[in-house]
Amino acid sequence: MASSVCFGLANDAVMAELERGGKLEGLSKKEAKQLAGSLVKDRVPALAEQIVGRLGNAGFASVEAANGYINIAFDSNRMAERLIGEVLERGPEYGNAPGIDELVMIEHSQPNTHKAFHVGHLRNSCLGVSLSHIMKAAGYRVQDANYIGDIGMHVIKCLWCYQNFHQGEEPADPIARGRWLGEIYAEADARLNYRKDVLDFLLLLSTEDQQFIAAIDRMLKYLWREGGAGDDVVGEDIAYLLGRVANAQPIKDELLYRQDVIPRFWPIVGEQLADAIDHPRILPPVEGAPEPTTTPEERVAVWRKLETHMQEWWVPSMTWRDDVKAMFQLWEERDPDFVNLWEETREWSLADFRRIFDELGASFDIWFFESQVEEPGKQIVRELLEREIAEVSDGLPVVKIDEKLGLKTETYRTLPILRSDGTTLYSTKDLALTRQKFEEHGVDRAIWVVDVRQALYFQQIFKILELMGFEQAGDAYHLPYEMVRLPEGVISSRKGNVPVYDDIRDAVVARAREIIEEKNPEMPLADKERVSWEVAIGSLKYAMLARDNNKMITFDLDEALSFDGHTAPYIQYAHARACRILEHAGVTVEDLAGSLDRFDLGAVASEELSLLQAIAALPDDVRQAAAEYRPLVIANYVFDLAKRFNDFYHACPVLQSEEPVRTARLALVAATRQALANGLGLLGIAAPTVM
RNA sequence: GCCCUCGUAGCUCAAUGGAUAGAGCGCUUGGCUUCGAACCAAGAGGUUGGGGGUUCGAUCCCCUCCGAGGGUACCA
Repeated sequence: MASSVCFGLANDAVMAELERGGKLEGLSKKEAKQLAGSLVKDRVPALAEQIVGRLGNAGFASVEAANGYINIAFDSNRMAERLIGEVLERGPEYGNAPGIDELVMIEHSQPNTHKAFHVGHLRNSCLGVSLSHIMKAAGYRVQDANYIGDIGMHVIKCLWCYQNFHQGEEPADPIARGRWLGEIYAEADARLNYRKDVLDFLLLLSTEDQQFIAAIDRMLKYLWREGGAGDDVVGEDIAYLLGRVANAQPIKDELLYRQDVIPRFWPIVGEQLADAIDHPRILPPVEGAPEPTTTPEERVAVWRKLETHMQEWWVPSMTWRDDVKAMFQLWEERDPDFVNLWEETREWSLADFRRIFDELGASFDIWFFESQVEEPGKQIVRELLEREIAEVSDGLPVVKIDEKLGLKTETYRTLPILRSDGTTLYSTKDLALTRQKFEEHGVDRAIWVVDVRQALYFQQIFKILELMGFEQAGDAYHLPYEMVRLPEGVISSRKGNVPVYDDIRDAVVARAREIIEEKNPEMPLADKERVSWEVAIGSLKYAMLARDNNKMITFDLDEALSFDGHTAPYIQYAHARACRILEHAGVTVEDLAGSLDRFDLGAVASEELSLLQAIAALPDDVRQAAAEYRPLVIANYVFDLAKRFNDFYHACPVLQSEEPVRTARLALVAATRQALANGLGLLGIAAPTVM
């Protein structure tokens, strides 16, 4: 234990002396401080010495001054005896705080049905699961809530794509259907964005590819000769394209007379792009033109990707967005056939999610579904309109929050609470759900584990409820966390680079299995299966938790596959080693607890002291982690503890040492094992006894 | 424009007002006949983005500038 009070005392003493001596007269405040500052530095060590001299040992094992600090040491053996006694007695409860009569609901994991569960969802679930354990350890009563996005535009898009292009193609294996549905959604997204992608690409070419601009005139003349000569309508379209590209302006597809102009233009664009690579020409730089953001090779790659669907998609895609909107109306009318389809496919995704949550150790007391809060949400909108908190602006109900609060600077802005066609938004549903949490579930505090991009949104929701006079809005907290990225950039279904959870898990489990095969080939088969799973999932979880909430995580599969260093397996390994030592000794925890009245480590080694201090820190760290909603505190704790344990067993032989040290060290090992298991448990990570 | 977050060793990250700013990865060197080497030891590596302020004391709090990312009315 160290104390830094000397600095403050020295400062007071120096200032008092200076004043008494009249040395401060005529000096500005700043000069006085500087003078005092220079004297304080020299004074502190002497003062510390003085205090130590006066204090003597004062009942402590030792009291000494160092660098102006007073270091107080307890009798290590007595402290160790008490600490280890507490750990062994409380067992899995060690570290927990006394109960508090407060019910906290933690909403996390919110995946959307009809979409893939990916590495971004993984961070959310890991955070939610761990926070739930930590809050329980800190004494709160906790309810875990899930909130499934089972309706909304994404569902409609997916079902539209399924019904029009893939009906009857679903895999026979029921457990593969959720994932397959996710792929259908991705295709729906690609189809619905296809026109925009094509036109954006042409705009990109016309802004940064000098050769393309130079060739555009020639290309369009060729197009004219090939198919359009004598057709005035095509001629107009060609003139339009020429004008837009030459001036680097966006092309508007609705202004084209003939929808097949783009598909006919497309192969010529491809030839031109290929030609630009084969015969690069240096064109004079254009004044003020921005540096190209893409290489010719990248441009060809994009062209090829779009080319695969050009003939099939371009013309029909004209009406797709309207088709999707029409389908949304089927939902609004609760069209029986549509509802049947929705229920069936929804269940495919839910089956997938239940399996994944089971793998992740996420259990929920309550499952909320977006589809269930649409009606209560609409009711709240009506109420808000009646009470004139909301108003209709640009054809849809919104709440102008700043205006209602009388704020002059823009802070909460305006939130739409219903679409102009009467269909619900995320906000419609969250208003209802928030009220339900407090009123129907009687919680005292509600926490939302949702990514940071929705920070403003949640402030808006909570403020609107406050405007309604809903007092408990003050007990609603959004816990924001940063995104998961990939080494090559953001995760984006548009780019098709979404790492799906199942794939990552398979890779990591396989790697864990490989290492066990290598290190521990004689392990029984069932153990190999279980342990490789525990290590793999633990490793993934630790990577998600050992980073502060407000820091981006760059997910690198190669790193995830490495189990060395600052990882869960390092900590799990320390735990397994501790278990093995106890197993060799053939003693039970009860034996060791009973031996504590004769506890004697002899001369306590620095590694032992350091380990004891780490074990003792758990209750404080639990408090801090809960107060700050930061599992990172516990992730740091277990790593630090494992590290100190490694130091300990390399420096201090346990089984070979003489009594009474042997038994005392065994008790220390048992306490370490317990603290490691408890810490890992708070993170939702398994503590295998063998690896 | 306005608001939020981040900037620490080559890379990925800790440390939130106190002692000489710590780990991991990577690099160099050493340690398995020993309670399990998924480990340990040693070495190299820092003007904590720049500047100012508050404080006895600042990576941490405040101001400002630079750089990166995100949000900002009918996506969720």
